[in-house]
Amino acid sequence: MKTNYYRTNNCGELRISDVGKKVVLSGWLASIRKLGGIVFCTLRDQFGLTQLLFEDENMIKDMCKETVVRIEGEVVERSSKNPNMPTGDIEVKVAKIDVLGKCQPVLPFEIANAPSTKEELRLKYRYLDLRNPETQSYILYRAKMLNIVRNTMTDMGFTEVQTPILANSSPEGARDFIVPTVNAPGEFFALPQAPQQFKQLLMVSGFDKYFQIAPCFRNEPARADRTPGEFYQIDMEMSFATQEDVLANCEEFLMRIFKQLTDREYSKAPFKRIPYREAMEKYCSDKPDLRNPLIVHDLTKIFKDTEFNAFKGKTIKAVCAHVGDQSRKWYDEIGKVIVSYEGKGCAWLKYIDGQFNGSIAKFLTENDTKALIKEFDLKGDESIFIVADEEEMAIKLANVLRNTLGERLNLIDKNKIEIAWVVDFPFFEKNKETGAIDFGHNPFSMPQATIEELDSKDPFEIVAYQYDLVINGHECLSGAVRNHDQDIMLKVFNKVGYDEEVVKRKFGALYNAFSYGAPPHAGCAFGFDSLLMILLNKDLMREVIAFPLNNNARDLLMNAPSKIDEKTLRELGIQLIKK
RNA sequence: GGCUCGGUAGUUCAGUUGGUUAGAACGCCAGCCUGUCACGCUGGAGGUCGUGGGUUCGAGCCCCAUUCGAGUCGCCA
Repeated sequence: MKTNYYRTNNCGELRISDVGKKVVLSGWLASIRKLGGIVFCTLRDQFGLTQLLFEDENMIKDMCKETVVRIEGEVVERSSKNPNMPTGDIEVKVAKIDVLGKCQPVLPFEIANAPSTKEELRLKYRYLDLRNPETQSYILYRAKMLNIVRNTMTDMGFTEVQTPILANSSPEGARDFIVPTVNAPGEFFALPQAPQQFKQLLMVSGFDKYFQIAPCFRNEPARADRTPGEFYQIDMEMSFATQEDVLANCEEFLMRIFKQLTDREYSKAPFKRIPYREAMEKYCSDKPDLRNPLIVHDLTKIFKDTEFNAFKGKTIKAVCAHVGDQSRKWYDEIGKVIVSYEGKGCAWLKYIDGQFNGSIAKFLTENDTKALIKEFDLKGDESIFIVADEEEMAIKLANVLRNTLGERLNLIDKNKIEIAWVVDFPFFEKNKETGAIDFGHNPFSMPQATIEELDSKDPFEIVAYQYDLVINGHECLSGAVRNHDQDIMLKVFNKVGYDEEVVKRKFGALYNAFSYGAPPHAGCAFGFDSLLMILLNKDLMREVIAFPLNNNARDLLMNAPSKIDEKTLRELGIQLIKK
């Protein structure tokens, strides 16, 4: 640390070898312990805690906790050391103390208890919340990760390019944040949901490998694992690259950053690859938590001719698990979870001593019993949980069931980081209402089909060069080989009923650019905040963001969003509608 | 927009069937205390029970409305 007027050392670095030194420290008074005559304080800064010794109580007479002070003193060896503190062998005998920043005696909450304080209050006084070393450590870790990501990407030959924040509304996906401008009253910028079109244009420009730690904006509400408003992606794109190249680059990148960022156990590259269809079959999810060993079984065939009304004509999914001794109430609780996801309920069977007990045991025929034993390879002491519904709902409920059982039976090792690719997403999907062909996920990804096959094949069998990376059940990356071929692009848009005019109108710049020689290219984007959450083993994304918005997308500290005055509105040509 | 849970001292919470003066811990203030480290001990202050109505002899508790917060569904390729 560079010595200046305020300090010769920080609060985390003095050791027994420094005894005898005259030092100057500055920081916050974290605790004050008056023993009668002498006083012990701990002084805190970003780097740690150092104990101060005052031999005269009057020296800190009118100071309370969280006052910012500068002290001069001498490092001395403690007569009673504290092995729990890095600086616990020494203390600083204070000769002089100056107040640099006064503090009110009663804080909205105690700094030491910040993590257990109501979130509303923490966010309103986020600057106090962040004084807590634990809270602060997440932001420091974030800074470290930012740095490692930049260095690693650069080292791997990627060029960092900044793309516009004031951009154009994108016709697909989430709602945009709209930005008015005095330069064009009545017209609007939109904040980018992702730099998708810009990075593809960079490929057309001849940049070989691009990356950016890109701010992205989506005008959508929050979830525990999704902040409202803004978030960051590690966005990347490569020219002359196939899916294999992107996957290999991502694997190398992740291995390099994980090595530097965590000591926990994580999947090593190459990661398991799960085709989308297989993921939906085995886990009923395109982002399965692979720490959970449970597998979903389809029992629709087994119960094809059942007389049990709740199963008749339904898609039936089931999960089998060792439950151990649990009360009837425990089983009912699982049903309640299913109901909370708008399911009808959850049937259950317990197989013990060669026979089934449980909520639907009396409806089982002899054939059902045999088929179930075979399907699950039952040995005894297993429980089967069954949901039945229309196909889409049954799949959703089976996923809930798998997650709920995994959680409640403690089958998930929270310390592990399980990584897998989900690949081969369907290119088209059936529109729920009309049954017509619709784009599956991303209309700009390349179908795994030639232009001829696009006509000859069953469209719902065609998959895309599109891939997600799933870590512990979070979708942490999404990417694709892009469609850079105008003919194929027109063809796929034709399949869903759009002509060239629509393509030009919606994606004019990109479509036009592809007529001037576009290289084959592919890429992806990592969710930076999601990765960070996983590395820190946190469930709440707000924890890893310095100044997060709350659940309702409001900034409680700065009180944003807020009203603006008439004059500004007039300049922008905006008239507010009274609701 | 729907559903679930919640709002009681500065903070975290308890509060029985609706019944006397609404409690605890931490924090704060005062006093005592020369080796504490979440110091300890003694005493004290601190409350419009989110807000507005209602039921009742009587409401923190029951009912209605409203507001704020968290979670979740819809939504987010």
